[in-house]
Amino acid sequence: MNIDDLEVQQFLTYRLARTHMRLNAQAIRILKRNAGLTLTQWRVIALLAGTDCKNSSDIERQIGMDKGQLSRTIRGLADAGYVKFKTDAKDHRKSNLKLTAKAQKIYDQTLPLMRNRQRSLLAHLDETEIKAIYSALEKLERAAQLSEDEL
Amino acid sequence: MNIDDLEVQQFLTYRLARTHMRLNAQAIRILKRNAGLTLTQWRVIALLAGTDCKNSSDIERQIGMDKGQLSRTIRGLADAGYVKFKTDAKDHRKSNLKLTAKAQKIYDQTLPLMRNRQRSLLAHLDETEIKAIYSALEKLERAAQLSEDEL
DNA sequence: AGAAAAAAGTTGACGTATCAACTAATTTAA
DNA sequence: TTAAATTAGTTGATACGTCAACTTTTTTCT
Repeated sequence: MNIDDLEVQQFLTYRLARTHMRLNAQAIRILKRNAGLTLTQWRVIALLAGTDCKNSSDIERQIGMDKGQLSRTIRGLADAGYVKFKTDAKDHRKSNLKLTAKAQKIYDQTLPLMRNRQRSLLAHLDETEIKAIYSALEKLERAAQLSEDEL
Repeated sequence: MNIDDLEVQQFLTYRLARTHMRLNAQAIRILKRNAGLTLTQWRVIALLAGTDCKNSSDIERQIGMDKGQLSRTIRGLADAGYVKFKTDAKDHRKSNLKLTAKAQKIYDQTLPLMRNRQRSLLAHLDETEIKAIYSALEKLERAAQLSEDEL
């Protein structure tokens, strides 16, 4: 592939941005319709339900989301009755988050939906493509951390 | 790959979102430092300079960007002296956009930078991965247009 | 020709992302 | 043990993305 002849719209980063945008919109549609949740809300719930993330910082580390936005998302979830928080007994800076039954229920309902979506999306790709895209994304993510000079 | 055992953070859409976020941040850093432009501004300039896009709708079609946001981005570019617009003689709804010398200069300076970045990023991937990721992104983009029921 | 539909572009509203400043609690280390 | 650094989380400012309503001009259709 010769980069010098590549049009800007064919830059990998650009194609990736575009695909991401479309996939995101799709996920948002599905969640809105089936759960009345935003994508960020769902992701936070999914992490609390499906991993050992217990508080804001765990989630931040896990998904690299901005902690300001996270704070607001969590407050929103709390206001909507999806999570409760209780200050950690040992470390008073932390507050341990707990999903309510309502959240657990909606998570149990939507997780299969989201898994099916993953399955359907991957069904469009062959084995090589799946392997390649996962490994490519990982490498790109690492390269994205480099500064301009290191690139 | 068995989706049922996959953790949410390993969903392809999720990995893609994360990689996109990081790459985006990197591009923003580079453009801010070297050109004082935002990524959207640069993309619009790049399309006007490097393709036959002449007006807002051409750009919209080319990159699938929201026309509201596009309108504001273009106004911003005009205010900053990067584009001039002149109502189309034949179709008075359209306004033909023209880059100023200032914009052309900054584009000529930054395009090599951006190309180099693409080159460096792709250098982390092997031939198979590059082919696979391009074709995978294309397929995913098409699949993203499907509704939940069609998936 | 004239009504209806479509296209170009603008604007407003609203939610989300990003960055930085800030408070309070906890760790580190002199 | 106490000052300095770090960590958890909140808040505010600002930019960006998304959606919908709206105006003006052009195209389509009968």
